[in-house]
Amino acid sequence: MSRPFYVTTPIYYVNDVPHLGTAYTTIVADALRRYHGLRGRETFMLTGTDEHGLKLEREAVSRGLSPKAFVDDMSARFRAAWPKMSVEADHFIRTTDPEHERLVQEVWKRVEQNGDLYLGSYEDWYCVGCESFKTEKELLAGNECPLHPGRGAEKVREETYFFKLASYADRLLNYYDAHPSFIEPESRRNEVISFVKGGLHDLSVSRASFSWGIPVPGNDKHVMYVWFDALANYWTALGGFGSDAERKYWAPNAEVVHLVGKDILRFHTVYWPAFLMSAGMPLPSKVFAHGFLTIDGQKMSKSLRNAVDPVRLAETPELAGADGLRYQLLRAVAFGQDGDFDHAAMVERYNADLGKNLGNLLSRTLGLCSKLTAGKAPAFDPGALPADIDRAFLRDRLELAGQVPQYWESLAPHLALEHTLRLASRANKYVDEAAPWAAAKAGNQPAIDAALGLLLEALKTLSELLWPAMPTKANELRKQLGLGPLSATVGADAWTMHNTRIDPLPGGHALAPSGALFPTIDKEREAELLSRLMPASTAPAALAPAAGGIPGHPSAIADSVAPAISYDDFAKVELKVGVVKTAEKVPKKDKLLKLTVDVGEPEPRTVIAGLALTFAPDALVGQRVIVVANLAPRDFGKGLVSHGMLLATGPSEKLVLATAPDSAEPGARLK
RNA sequence: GCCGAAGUAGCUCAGUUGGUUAGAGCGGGCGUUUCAUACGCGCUAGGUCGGGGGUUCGAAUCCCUCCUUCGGCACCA
Repeated sequence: MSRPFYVTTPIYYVNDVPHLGTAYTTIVADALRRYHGLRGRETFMLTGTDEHGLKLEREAVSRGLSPKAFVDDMSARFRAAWPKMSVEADHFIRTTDPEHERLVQEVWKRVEQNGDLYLGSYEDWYCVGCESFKTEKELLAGNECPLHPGRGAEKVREETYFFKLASYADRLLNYYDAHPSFIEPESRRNEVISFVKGGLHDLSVSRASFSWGIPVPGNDKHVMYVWFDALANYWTALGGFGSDAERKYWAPNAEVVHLVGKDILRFHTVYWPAFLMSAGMPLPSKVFAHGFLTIDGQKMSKSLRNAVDPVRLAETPELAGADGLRYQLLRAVAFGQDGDFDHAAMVERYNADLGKNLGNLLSRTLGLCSKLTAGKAPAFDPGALPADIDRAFLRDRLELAGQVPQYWESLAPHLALEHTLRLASRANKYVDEAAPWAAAKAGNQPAIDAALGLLLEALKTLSELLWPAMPTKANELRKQLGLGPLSATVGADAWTMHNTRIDPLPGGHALAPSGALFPTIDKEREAELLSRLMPASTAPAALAPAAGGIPGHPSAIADSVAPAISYDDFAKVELKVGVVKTAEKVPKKDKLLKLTVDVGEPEPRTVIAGLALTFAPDALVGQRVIVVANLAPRDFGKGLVSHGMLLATGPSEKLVLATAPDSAEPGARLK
């Protein structure tokens, strides 16, 4: 009996909406589910939404909603989006599901019983955007998180439960070593190994300062750190200890594959396995990190993300709707690497692969049948083909179809589809070689029957090979062949014989041609389509501030509210106007500049600032800047000591410096 | 700066036990067929295999070095 196959997507954080990136992961997961299902395996696909955390609590409050009402609305958008892309998950989990909350607590208790939790206190910076603590070294000047510029990280001191992650370093490394395919691609595996070898710290896994989360068992003041809650979804979704699904899919003989973006690899390959080890539960078989997509060559900024709506693409019938989107994503991007979603290339690929190659093969084959075999499948004997070209085609057909499974098995859908389309291409060549129309003039009926019989069989095979990627179109193809739709049947492998022998349509089988499967798109319609689908002018629009995001989704930045401080607290900070006198790059430090700044004192001060990614040293000389003058000196080693800090905002490579007007004298105090 | 990956035809890439004229798909160009969605088929790309040096009878493929790109880590008072 084959191994049960369980595939997951990340659960998506509901502060965002479904976009091309999340659609990509989810579509790949669905295609894998379909492939393995078609091979007769028991399959289970999971997706869902991540709905806890301080950020969501605040987002809800700022909109006058309860957290639950807010996440209900946002989660529904995800749930509604996937079926439009022909994604049929077996379960859609929400971290606010009562069952999930209950089962996470069970996992927590196991970890606790294993002695891996202890109560401590934590004082550090917390970035609401990341839902994680930051060391001071991770923050930009102004205590800004590099990933969420514009909103200060918050100083947090609170009681917290720690998970003894540090003690798991060796066990994790041993596990990676013993399971080389646990983390893929290999370069990601190396990254994780070097990260763990660098040493692990115990992990804060609870919060006591807000309440939108799962209560810690036995201590209601705490809610679980969002990652403990979120990662556990992969297991809780199956129904808990001893449930049928859990015994089938979270078992040593099951194949469990987590698809993740490379940005959350660490959580899935370090924290999650450590939690599971602690709880005495089996680990997943594989964590596969895919890359990020660019859109028409541009990084997927939030505004660009919102401009390219996967649901709209899936509802574009000219490009085969959901199937067209799926094909483009699965075929164009080497899974595991970064890829580009190029609208023009999508149309080109649609025309070339689907229209001219595959679709046309169907048209010409059915056309020949209606003319030469009365619209029915001919009877012929595959074991006694009349000509060399027929036997050569049969041999290639067996070989090509036989190559496809290995690529699906190894998580390489782009290669699986490449080889699938190669069969269509080979069949087109065979039509020309066999030239049934010429055989008809010569009155050679056996040649006609063999050729058309082989071609119909190839099309039938293609429908099966394509179904994981394009279920709707594959079934339409089958309908034209007079065949019923495919569906996965446990225990019945639809592909078993593809590489050894063929199973032709029976002689006399009625065909049902019904027009072009993939109508090609001519130049004018292509231009119209692209202007409709592509985000309005990438360049100028991108310069416009992305403030506000899409309607109804106020940007997180605008809603960030730090706790109030007293005037006395503020007065402790001495802000002064300074003039940059000199600036030079600090050798071997990418971000650091060594500045001397006149703050009205006899000697200019030395300030080390992380500005080098944005500013050339010369560009800063003469600038009137705002200096935090009474910050404790900081030693960078090698004689570099910083006596102050410059105020700035933005990500490291796009900083905006806080400056003062020329009328402000160096040394003037700001208040 | 440290660690890792990569730099091959216009584009996306394949190509490591070193060995004949360096490959595929797409796009482009030329030719051709007519069953077909003006679609197919055939031919065609003359690319310093990032630069330089070395080992070898012989290197895209091994060694050294440099450059560039992309990740991860460090650096941001």
